[in-house]
Amino acid sequence: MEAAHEDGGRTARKRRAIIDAARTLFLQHGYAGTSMDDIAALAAVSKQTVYKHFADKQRLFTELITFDIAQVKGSSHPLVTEMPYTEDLERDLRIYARRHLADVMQAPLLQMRRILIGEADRFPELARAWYASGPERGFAIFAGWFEALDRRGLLRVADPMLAAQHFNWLVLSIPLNKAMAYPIKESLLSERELEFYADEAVRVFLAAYGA
Amino acid sequence: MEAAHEDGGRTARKRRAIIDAARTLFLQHGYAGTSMDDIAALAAVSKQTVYKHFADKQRLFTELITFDIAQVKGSSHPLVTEMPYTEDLERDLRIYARRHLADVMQAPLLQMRRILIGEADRFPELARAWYASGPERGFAIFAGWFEALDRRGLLRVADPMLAAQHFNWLVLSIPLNKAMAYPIKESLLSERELEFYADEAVRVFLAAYGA
Amino acid sequence: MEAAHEDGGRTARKRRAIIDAARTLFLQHGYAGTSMDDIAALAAVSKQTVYKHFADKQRLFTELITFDIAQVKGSSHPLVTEMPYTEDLERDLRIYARRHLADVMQAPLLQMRRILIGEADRFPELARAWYASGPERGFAIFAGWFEALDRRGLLRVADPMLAAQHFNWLVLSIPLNKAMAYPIKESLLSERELEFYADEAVRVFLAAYGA
Amino acid sequence: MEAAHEDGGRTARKRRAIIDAARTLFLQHGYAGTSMDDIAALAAVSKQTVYKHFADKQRLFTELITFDIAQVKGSSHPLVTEMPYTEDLERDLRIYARRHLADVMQAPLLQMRRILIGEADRFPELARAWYASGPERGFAIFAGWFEALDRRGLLRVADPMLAAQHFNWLVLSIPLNKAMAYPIKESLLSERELEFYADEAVRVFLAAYGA
DNA sequence: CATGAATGAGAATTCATTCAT
DNA sequence: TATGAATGAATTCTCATTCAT
Repeated sequence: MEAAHEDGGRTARKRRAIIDAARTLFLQHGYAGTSMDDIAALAAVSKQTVYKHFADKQRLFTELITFDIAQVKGSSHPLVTEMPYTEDLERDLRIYARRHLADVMQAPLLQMRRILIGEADRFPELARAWYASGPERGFAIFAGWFEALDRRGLLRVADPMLAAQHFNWLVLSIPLNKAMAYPIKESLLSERELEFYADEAVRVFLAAYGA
Repeated sequence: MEAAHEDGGRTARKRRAIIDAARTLFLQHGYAGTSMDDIAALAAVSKQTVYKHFADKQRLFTELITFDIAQVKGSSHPLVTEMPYTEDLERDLRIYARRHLADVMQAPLLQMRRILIGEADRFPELARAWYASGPERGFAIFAGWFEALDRRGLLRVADPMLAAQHFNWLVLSIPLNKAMAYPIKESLLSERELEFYADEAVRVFLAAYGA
Repeated sequence: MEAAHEDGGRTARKRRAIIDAARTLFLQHGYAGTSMDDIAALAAVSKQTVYKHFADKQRLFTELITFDIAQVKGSSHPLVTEMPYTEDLERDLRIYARRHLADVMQAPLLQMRRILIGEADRFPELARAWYASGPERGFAIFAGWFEALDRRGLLRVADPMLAAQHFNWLVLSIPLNKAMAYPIKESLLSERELEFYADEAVRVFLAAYGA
Repeated sequence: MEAAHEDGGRTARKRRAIIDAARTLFLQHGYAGTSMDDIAALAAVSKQTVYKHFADKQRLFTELITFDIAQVKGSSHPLVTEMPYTEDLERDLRIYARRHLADVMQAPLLQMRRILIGEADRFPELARAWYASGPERGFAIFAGWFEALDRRGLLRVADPMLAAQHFNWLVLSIPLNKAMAYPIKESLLSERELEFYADEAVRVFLAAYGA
């Protein structure tokens, strides 16, 4: 009934500060490498306040990741916006491939991917949820496209989900897998590299699935 | 002067026991989740002995991973053994693709991949070394093949390293990326799945790079 | 000047709510096992309000117990109501013995006894006050009876306080001491057990003190 | 195979020191009021050592109490030694009653009784075990006597267990129950009081159960 | 040399109590 | 006046590492 319960209330603001601090530290130092003290300090709140909002460290981590996943889901995924009603399929696929690669290769997402892979044994639900909300969601979108394009005779796609995954990983795998093993800073792509990997992926994809 | 310096000496045997215990625990519970006490206990040696062989925990981890990497390097990589002097390229590539996928999708390797990705920020050299000894080594081997096959007119490969990576990730990406986000047990492939992913990868690859 | 000073005022009502919550929790989880947060939450008031009414935790505990003791004292003790003007002494003593045993063996009283015994070192005044208001008060009442009955020739009681205590503990000891060591639920008496212990106590008592 | 494994070894000595320190502090300040730090300090060992011997605080408490109970059980209970082959039953019962009362009214046992009653909700097994090893064991011994004495015609005891409990509590209840509510120091009995309560108990008992 | 013990610190979590809004 | 936040310390437990026997 009070401002405190609205989105911008004091309470909500503190909660937000905690989440932001937690994200920063977890992504930077990992789950085990981050202490609740550090989080409270960075959020500029007392430890008590952290514990009033999040029952324990695991829950804080879980809620943080879940929150971020929900953000992504809530936002209209860039890829969803338009389906390629295309006259030049190759050009259009290149555009989407580049955009997709750029989306995925952002530093925070790379760090999140790392931490979730690293903690997948301890937080299996989280890793699963992330995979469902990220990669698998992309597959489904791609599969929808390719099915439509197949109906329009622009592609020959017998198994849309398979084609979707081939497309996805052709675009992402080379830089993404390297990024998993190298410091983030060395992994960010130049415009040139980005275009290169995207375009080559499209080339291979169309060779296999082009009409 | 002593048996201790030989391969099977008491000292070497203990060192081996420690490494084995450490591997088991690190892979299972992660770096932070494994204590030196646990390792000593599982190796059935005193903590003192652990510290005599490995100056500290980081070094133990590093040496363990380095050792395992060296093992892999030392062993003739399965893929290296023969170069496909082939009359039926597709059949041969399928064979290699299946073998490669089976090699990579072993539980211990998946766990190692996870832990190295998770700790890449804390152990950048290790992650790098692993990537060089694993994936990049595979790329180089594939690239060598494809270059040769191109010279023999069996493939058309302008950029062998690119083709090698495309091939590699076409084969591995779908199950491997899923395995990173799911419990290991749910990630092991049946014979059928393995063949499916390998064969489909070869199909796409040949569509793009076949002569 | 305000309703707050009356018995049913808002303030008094809150005070009552706090006391009730505190009793529930202290009896259930002990003194150390109960937090001021829990009490405030169960009473549905803010912690500030708790601290306005009770300076600190010790005082809250003390006042609660004191309050409950006063309640008991204020109420006409069941035993006081009538003095056995008796024609059948054994029958009358049985009645009182049964009533007494039933009074004492109520779950909340057993829990209170436990907690006061457990905290007797930390709250000696409380334990003393409870003992004075409960057991010792009973002794005095019994002693009064027995003295009168002795004067009437119905009993032979040289030391009324001693006889009173013998009577009291003959009635209570067996089930009460067991209840102190067993979960409350297993300690509640059936009608049959209650009558048995009461009647046997009366039998022994009369054998020793009967005229 | 080493002295360390014998009773007087270093390890055993430390374990003993920890138990002794724990007993002292638990009995004095209660379970919640005693910290593991305090115990380690009083035992003059490191906290580590405490935790290596006892997995956690609960277990330390449990093992301590269990150990003490076992001590009592192991020792030939004073009462067991001789069965009263008596020519003067009253005199003999007085002797045993006095001895029993003196046994029970020792300061450490009173404190232990208190703490076990106070923690009975949190450690039900312990309270039960203590009750079985202490009071109930006494009942059984007394019951055995009385049964034999009944057979010899020296008592008339229809229900030996009931008589045993009547005897037990007639002897103990008055000072023991008071001791539960008062500081230990005020509860220790003078020789005179001890004899008084014991003798009066025997008097009542014999009035009810004498042949 | 190898075992138990010690060190010294740090982490998670909880609590009683007080401040500020 | 009442609520959330803050304080500041305590507690349980763990760990990596080193000493002493």
